[in-house]
Amino acid sequence: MRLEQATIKDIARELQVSSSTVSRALKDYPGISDETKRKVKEMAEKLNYRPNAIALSLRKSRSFTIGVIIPEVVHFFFSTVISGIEEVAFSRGYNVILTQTNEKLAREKSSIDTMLSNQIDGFLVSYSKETTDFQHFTKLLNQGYPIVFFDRVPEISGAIHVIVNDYAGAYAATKHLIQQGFSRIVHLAGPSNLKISQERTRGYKDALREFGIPFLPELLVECTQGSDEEAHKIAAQLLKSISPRPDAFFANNDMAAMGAIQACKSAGFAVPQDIGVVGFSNWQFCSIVDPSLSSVAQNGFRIGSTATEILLDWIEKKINPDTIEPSVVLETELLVRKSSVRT
Amino acid sequence: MRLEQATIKDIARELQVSSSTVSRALKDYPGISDETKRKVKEMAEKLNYRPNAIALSLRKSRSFTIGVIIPEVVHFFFSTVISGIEEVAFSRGYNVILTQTNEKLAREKSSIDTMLSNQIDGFLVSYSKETTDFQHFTKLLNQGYPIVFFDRVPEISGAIHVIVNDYAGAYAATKHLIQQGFSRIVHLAGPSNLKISQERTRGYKDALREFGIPFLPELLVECTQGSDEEAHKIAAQLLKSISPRPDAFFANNDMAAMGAIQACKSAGFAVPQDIGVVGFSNWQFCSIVDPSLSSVAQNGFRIGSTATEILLDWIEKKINPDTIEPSVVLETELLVRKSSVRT
DNA sequence: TTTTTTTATGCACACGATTGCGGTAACGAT
DNA sequence: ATCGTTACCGCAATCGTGTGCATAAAAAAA
Repeated sequence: MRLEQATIKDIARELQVSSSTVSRALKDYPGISDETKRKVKEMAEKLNYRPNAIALSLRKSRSFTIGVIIPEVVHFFFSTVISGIEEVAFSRGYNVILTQTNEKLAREKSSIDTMLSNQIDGFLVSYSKETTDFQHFTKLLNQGYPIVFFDRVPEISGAIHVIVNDYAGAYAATKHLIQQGFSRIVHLAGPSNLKISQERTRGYKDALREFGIPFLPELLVECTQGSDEEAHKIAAQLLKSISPRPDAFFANNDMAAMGAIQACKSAGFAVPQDIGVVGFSNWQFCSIVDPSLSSVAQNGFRIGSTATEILLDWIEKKINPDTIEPSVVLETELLVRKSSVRT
Repeated sequence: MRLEQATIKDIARELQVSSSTVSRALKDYPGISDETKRKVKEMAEKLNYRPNAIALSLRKSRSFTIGVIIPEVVHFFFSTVISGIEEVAFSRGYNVILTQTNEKLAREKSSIDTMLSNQIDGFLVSYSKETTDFQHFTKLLNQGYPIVFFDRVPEISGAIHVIVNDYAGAYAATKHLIQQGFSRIVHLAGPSNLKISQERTRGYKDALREFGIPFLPELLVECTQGSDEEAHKIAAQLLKSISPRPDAFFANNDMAAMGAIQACKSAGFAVPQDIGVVGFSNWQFCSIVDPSLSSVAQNGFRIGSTATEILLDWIEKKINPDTIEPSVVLETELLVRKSSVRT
């Protein structure tokens, strides 16, 4: 049987005072004698008193807990974001409750529901691929519920976003490939309904235009899954069907980039001598694969931490969501490694 | 301003009945007329009533929330475990609150404290590297608090463990290397205070003995960090200082294995022709690197899901921790890829 | 000594939901 | 007319904490 936790009442009974006195003594309220404060604190120590956060939440209608809703945990990028979230939340005294939607809208909604009934103070959300209607978010926002979106952000008013500069990252990557002498650059794009994919594609196109390289529609392929197998297949196909053959790949994510590299090797091409490759996200393995993979780094930890800072400031009313800049854009950084540098 | 959530009292007021009646009607208690039940439910729907989980927790001293304490989120293995945990918890109606200790004992303790004050129903723990004293866990266990340990498990009574068969995995990996003709096999071991590291080392030694290969202490090196840089350095050092040179590496984790491979390449050796390498964990990148990395797979998702099932059964008193087998051992699987197969 | 001020503490209620116990009305049976 | 039964429902306490208000005791001022 579980040992009962000591409560304020227990302390009060032991000391023959009222529970209000104990409550005030513990919080160093004025109007309580130093003598009583001392005794109360001693007894609290002795009974190993721990305030009941649940009772507090009920009283204050605040839970000091924030809800995180993401598509999936097993994903390098998201796990770094979580890490950043957890770090800031912990240091500011908040709990983090986590749900993954597995890209399902239904689960997204149901998670929100249970979190709401748990009196969550605010949400950090990266929505699922299935989500195209944002009513369940706008309703909450209109009620004044704090929600900060990151990475995948909806175009609705009242929301605050934390994103990375996908456009600039893609632009830099493409420009880099061009400057390395590659000109028939394939873009393995992400799902076109996500804004991040659109932005990356835009950066790719703009870089081409800037350097006077014609944009060829057949070199822009959408990888809906983003897996290495999918990219492998697509890249292999492109390499043999298009003539003259592509000489570089700029992938929407690192997994896809790795698939493309494999396809190149199987087809007998050397990376980076024959074909240059750049990925996106800068996953852990980028530096340890051979050839090491050039990639656009998006600092997941910083995305998580700044999103959380903003959310908590909002919750604690240190900022007013209506007056601050609704989008925080973090810079990306192109990390040039071997896969894209001609020797 | 946040719109107030409708409460039972609101429904009661609207319908001119008592809140007890509303409560009972919503839960289909006997002794409430069908007529009232209907009206109450309609009104609940209309007011968009959502039960206040916090109030419920306070009343029942149960929160339907479990706490997860892990060393770090940004780790392929742990993220898969989290995924398994979250999946089961969600399907059984529990919330998951997450903390990472960053391998710090102090943080482990403080996390436990805040979770306790949040009336957590039970814990899932993989403790930090700093943790050598388990008082903070035994105290809770003695109070009847449910804790299920996974991956890193302490040797204390009353605890339930979910682990993988590290010994068998390490044995299989070593045996495989031997059968491929490698005989001077280095083991890049993990921190020796963790049982998992000890088990893996034991499997390594036993396999050597089994096949009549003498165990050489200089081929057993502890990698405390487990990073690729560390392993790189150590492997490079070994390759030039030991004669005859090592011809294989069995690493405690995949990162270290990759570090070893890099060291081999830099030193002018080919993997797997000159030197064979096997890792542990089967991280995502194993199949996409070149050469693809042989590794011992430990199914993180299953570890997470079974640990959670057990914990919830314990919480709901479907099982008695004193009578069931205290250790659940999941099997590992050696995935042979190119890095260890001589051609 | 009386009045005022200060100091220290307790009472009672609130937060939202649950539940044991008791009450009331209606109805039938005696 | 009285009693018993049944069907419905409300009162009030409870979980642990915080807080406005009242109050008692002590100290200070008059």
